[in-house]
Amino acid sequence: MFPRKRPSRGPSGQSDLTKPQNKYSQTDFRKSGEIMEDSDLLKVRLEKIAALKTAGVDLYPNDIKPENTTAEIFERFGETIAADLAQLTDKFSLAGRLMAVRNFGKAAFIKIQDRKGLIQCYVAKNILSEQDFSLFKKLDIGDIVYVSGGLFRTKTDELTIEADSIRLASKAIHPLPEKWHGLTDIEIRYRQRHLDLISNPQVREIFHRRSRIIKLIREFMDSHDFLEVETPMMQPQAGGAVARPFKTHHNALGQDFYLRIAPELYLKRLVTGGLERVYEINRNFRNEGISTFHNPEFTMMEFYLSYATYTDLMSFTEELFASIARNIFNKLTFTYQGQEIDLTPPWRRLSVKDALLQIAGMEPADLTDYERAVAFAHKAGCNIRPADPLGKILMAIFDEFVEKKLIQPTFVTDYPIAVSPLSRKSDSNPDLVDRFELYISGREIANAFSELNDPADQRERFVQQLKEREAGDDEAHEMDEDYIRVLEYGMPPTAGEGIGIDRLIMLFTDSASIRDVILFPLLRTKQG
RNA sequence: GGGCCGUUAGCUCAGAGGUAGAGCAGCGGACUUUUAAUCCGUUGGCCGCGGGUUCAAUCCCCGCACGGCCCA
Repeated sequence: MFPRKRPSRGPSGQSDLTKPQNKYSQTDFRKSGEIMEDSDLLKVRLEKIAALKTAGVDLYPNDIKPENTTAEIFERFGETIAADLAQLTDKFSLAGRLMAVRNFGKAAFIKIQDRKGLIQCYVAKNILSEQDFSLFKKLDIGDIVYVSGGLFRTKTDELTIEADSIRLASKAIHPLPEKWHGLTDIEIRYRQRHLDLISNPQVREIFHRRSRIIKLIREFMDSHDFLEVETPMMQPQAGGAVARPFKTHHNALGQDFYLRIAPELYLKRLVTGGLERVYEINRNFRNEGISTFHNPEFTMMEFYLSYATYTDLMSFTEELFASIARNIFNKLTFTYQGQEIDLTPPWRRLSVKDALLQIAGMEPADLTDYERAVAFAHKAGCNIRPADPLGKILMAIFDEFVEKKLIQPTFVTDYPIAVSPLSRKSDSNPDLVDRFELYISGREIANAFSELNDPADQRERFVQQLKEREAGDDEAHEMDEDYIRVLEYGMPPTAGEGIGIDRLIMLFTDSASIRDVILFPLLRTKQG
């Protein structure tokens, strides 16, 4: 829209000036500094603005001080009957976006939307000053306005402000989306989130709830004596998870860095440093595809609890989720995308082995015989590499068959060591680790394990990862000597967990796409 | 990365190989208790972009861009 494209060139390569100029071409060359726009709607607005300026109206004043909000007014007077309101002499003032105008010539009903909601105001010629009323007549839907006045109830019993003054607080140049259908074009909603927030109240509600849930999580962690910390997003080596990183460059240092794929290794340094209970709620970046469940930058909470095991974290997690559900829904059941989810503890616990036998339909021999497992995976169309170890093959089958079946909250346990380079080896079976992943509604939402704090074992795991990297797995973990050295100072026995915050918010807001719970999801930049 | 679908007025959507339609918004007019206010009149379109087929393409074909869903 801004500014208009030059006329296209003909095959001769010359600017095609012989054809009749289109009727907009004059507007292409308006002097710089003015808004260049083709639409007649815009032209009308710009003319109105000129008229307001001539009339001495400040389009962008800096002294607007509303003393009330819509929510406050409804809280105090939402139940007050008309007769009692008539006795009330209190005055109120608020500011917000002009969302609707129902005009009767010498009076009008308008709707003003502030951060809390929407309220009706009555604007009448015999109440307002002449100056204010003529200003009102020039306002557009979409302008930010300030009104003050008392309260009354209309014939239809709607709580309404009777405006005794009205001011322009900020002028809108562009028209708003349609009042009834709102804005539904998904691309515009994500790219111009301000319009989405203005015209779709349920979108505001989602982000209010998101903020509330994150506050609840912080309160929960703080009440368990955790320390909230922030660790580097720019890391010389991207560790702590199995994923491809984004790369960036620091000019002054002349060095490449990676955007973190997880805060894990840094948080465990803090645990080694004696902080014992730490958590971080922040962004991670993974250079992978985009889908309804994946945004390249996403929010995760990671926390580490010393002198605890992964089984301790199961009940901890149950408690955390239950406390959120109680706060949001007042109960432990809710509907997600048409499915009833029940968070009542204790949740199902299912080993990977049992899941593969019971849900994927594998035979016991398939779980231990490499060739049989590979054959099963191929038959199922799983995406595996020739050099993949047995553990990886099994998890590929798990992803294919089991994940989507785990609707009610389920702790999947006993993960193969091959896919868990940072987890403590199980005391009962050296091929497995002390780890769980939490699945709800068919999706991984948390991942936890007893942390590997034996530096020698950690070194072996990294060496194994390097082999897989050489075999073509570019997501395999890199050797991190620095981190091993940290462990050599002695890290207390600790359990750690990561919870995907965006996915958790999806659950608690019944959102189908992760982009509906992220204000500005990553989109390809539009060309031209 | 692959498959399918979408892109028409500021917004929400119809449409059809032959001069582009509605509702809302806008503009002009009437109207002092409306609730998507109503009534009369009216402006507004490179039909995503680039090729091709055709007497004629917004429509059919090919490519591209962006988005959505599914798959990897």
